[in-house]
Amino acid sequence: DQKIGLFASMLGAATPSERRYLVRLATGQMRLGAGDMTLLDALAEAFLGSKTRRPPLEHAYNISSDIGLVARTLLEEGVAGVLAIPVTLHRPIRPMLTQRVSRISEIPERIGSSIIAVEEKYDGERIQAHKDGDDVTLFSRRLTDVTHQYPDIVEHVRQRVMADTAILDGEAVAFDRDTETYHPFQTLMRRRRKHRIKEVADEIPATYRVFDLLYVDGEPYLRRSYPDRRARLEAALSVDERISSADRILTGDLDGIQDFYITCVERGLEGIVCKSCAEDSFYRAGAREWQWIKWKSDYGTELADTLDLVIVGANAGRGKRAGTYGSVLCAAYNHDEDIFQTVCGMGSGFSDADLADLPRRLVGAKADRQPARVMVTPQAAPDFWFAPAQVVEVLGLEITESPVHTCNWDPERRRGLALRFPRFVRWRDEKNPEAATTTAEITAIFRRRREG
DNA sequence: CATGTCTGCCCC
DNA sequence: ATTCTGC
DNA sequence: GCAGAATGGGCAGACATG
Repeated sequence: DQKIGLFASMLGAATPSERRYLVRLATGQMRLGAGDMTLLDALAEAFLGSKTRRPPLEHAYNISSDIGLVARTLLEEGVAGVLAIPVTLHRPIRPMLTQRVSRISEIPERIGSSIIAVEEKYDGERIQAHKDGDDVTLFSRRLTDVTHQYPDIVEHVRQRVMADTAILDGEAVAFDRDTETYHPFQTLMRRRRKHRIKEVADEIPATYRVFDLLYVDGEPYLRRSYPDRRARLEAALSVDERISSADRILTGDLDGIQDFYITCVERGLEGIVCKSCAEDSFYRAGAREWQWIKWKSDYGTELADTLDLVIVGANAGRGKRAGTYGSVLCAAYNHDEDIFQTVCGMGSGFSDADLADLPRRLVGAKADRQPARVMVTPQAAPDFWFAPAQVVEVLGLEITESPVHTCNWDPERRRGLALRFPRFVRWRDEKNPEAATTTAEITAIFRRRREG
């Protein structure tokens, strides 16, 4: 009510045009895209005459993650001052990101190194740890301070990193000692909370799998080769069950990559990350380049589980999708009960032409209310309903348990199954809705992966 | 007070 | 996260 | 190829409802 009152008085005092922006601000509909890189361009343009002079600013930003610092330093000390901005403890470095390929055989072609390191890829949370004596700070992938979230990792870094100062890059995962398997990502996310952090940390201990070293004993390591950084990392880590370097192999060819990938998948991991071992395999803060290439099972469509799902609803598009649908609600066929149960929404993978065509394609199936044979939880209820008619091929990474989607719904646990990272592949116009993937098939896929 | 639903976002 | 598009 | 903007699942916690 306080919010409402305040907002009402603001709206009352505003001009019509201001009102529009106030509403957009409040509802998160602001569509002015100015990312960090655009701001750096603007800084270069304003103070150095041209945006071609962005690189030194960008470098300082990549190692400081503080665009305000870069701007202030540029104003007060010029480019020389910006160039002198050092890697600093408790100031996060923008994480190096991975490239992707659509065929695994592209990896050796693109990586530019005869020796390739292949690391396990974990389905957890990216964590950058800064150790400054006993003072440890943890940063998430988007560089927010998550130190309080992982008291266990803080303790491990404090005790088992054998260097006075260090910056580590790695992944927090939930590893189950008893079953020797990793918990799903969802389990780790239960630790993303405000209350009862300690209790849940005991219940779901985090393991820190470290794969890089960016700074040690007062020295930045960004411009050392990956093999050197890795060797120094291993020397600095006093490994135990809750902190260790990422498992990996070194190989020279595609077969080696494929073999290791298969063993990773068999062990329930998400995939692999291949890393160049070349002389110039530096840590490229903030960059997504070909020194690091990831491979997951859904990248090559042949290996992936593709589902044929029925469209039962759609949501209104926003922003550049205003005027068409932004996503569609997809369901599987429950043969036993002769109903359709939802598995995912889907708004990715459509070209602009596909999107523009969506209303025409769906108009014939439009329904006033939720069709009788469609089962949806309130949280998944769409803006528009459709009678089951259109069948679409959907690609996703994996099946997860879901409180939102009704596929194979368990009324006791109030949970169904959902598809993670769904995207549009193509229409299956030749299929009837009853020929869609069944909820039983999806359940079988889920069990096969969960139980090995 | 218990339960249902919605929102924000340290995540992927 | 994935994907598409304008530059 | 980059940068931006669409979109997904899902969690805890806030808020609404009865």
